[in-house]
Amino acid sequence: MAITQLFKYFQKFTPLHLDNEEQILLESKFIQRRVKRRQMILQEGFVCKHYFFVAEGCFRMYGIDDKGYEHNIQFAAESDWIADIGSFHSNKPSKLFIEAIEPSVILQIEQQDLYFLYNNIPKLNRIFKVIIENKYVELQNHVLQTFSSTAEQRYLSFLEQYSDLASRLPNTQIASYLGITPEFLSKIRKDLTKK
Amino acid sequence: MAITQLFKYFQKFTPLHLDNEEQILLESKFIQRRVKRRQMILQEGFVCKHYFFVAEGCFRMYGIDDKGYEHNIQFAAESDWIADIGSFHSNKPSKLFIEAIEPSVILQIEQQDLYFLYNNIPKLNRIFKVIIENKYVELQNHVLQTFSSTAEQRYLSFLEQYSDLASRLPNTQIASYLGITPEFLSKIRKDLTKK
DNA sequence: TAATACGCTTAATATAGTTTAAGGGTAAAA
DNA sequence: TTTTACCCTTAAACTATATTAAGCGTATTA
Repeated sequence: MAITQLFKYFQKFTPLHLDNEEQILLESKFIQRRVKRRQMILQEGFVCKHYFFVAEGCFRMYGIDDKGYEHNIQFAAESDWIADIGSFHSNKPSKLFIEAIEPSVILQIEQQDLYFLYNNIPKLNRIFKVIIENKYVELQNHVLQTFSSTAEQRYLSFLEQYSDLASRLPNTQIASYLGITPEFLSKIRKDLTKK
Repeated sequence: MAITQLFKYFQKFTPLHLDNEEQILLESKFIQRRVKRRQMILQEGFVCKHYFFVAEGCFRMYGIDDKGYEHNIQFAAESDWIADIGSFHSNKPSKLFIEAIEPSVILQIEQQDLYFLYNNIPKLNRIFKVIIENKYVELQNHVLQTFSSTAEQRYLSFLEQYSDLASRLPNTQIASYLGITPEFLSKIRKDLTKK
């Protein structure tokens, strides 16, 4: 069951263990859902109504530029969270898409329910503070990488830092995350084999 | 006094008002500090020991690439927070610099003291969760901007979104934030006057 | 007040990465 | 099983942006 995976995930946040009563409350607010490959769980123009916990599979979050090109800004695999936090809290339409790259299972929670949990299980505030801090650090590192090195160096760091993801993702998706075209990534890979 | 500014800032987080006792506790943990223009409050290689609340003035956070070029990733002016969150929580050396762009006044708090406050004023967890959510959204928008448009469009959006900052910052700093050279920003500005 | 550093601009040359187009291989769908 | 869609590659032409270098004005600092 996906919900036990979520409990295990929260258990990592020692010393903030959830008691039985709290777990039951949690379970009542999360809904489990199966998502097909390529299925969208968020589309541009819609408000992001849920926080998603990935129990199985893999997702990407991306935006589309004026020319119609997609730009990945985040991946999320097992035991990771994904949502357009800005849209979720402001209730404004999102500019982003979230799409399953693999057949997946998620646990989703609605805004009102999450707020209810924040009020009734105060330690969740701390847990989610840490979750978002980690997301922030990840994003900041990505920004630093983008600025501070060539596409080849960025590709190599990606392989290192996300070796598990790298082997699951098509190169097209990696290129989009690195901010380059698939063609150029292909060239980089060719040049690397020569070295 | 800078501390009253911090209280006012926290008051915005209704319905999470701090009572008198909590304010006294808060005040005892924050240290006020005057910072000169160009002075660093964080340098690469050092652990980020503090969270900084900017009461007056303006800061930039930047990294340096292999070629020695600086890349701004964040500005913080009055009533904003700045810190290398990753280094602060992990106690690992930072890869970043934080420097005053103007003569400034800050309130700083140490890691242990902040953790003490998190434990003794639980609602602070929620307040800082929201603070970091906002930081995350800002950074994500920056990433989206970077990917999704030409340097000229990014410059125009920056002027719109941060009109107050834009008038205070030298163009060199804006260029560094936009991920372009000062020379190229100069060209963009020239081209824009022609239109 | 003089000296220096800083910020802005211009322009010529250089390059990392894009665009377009075409072909081949393999997995999904019919 | 056949067809279609997707993914990866190659290469030539192209473009947005970097690099280098030089000059000018105005804040800082000595």
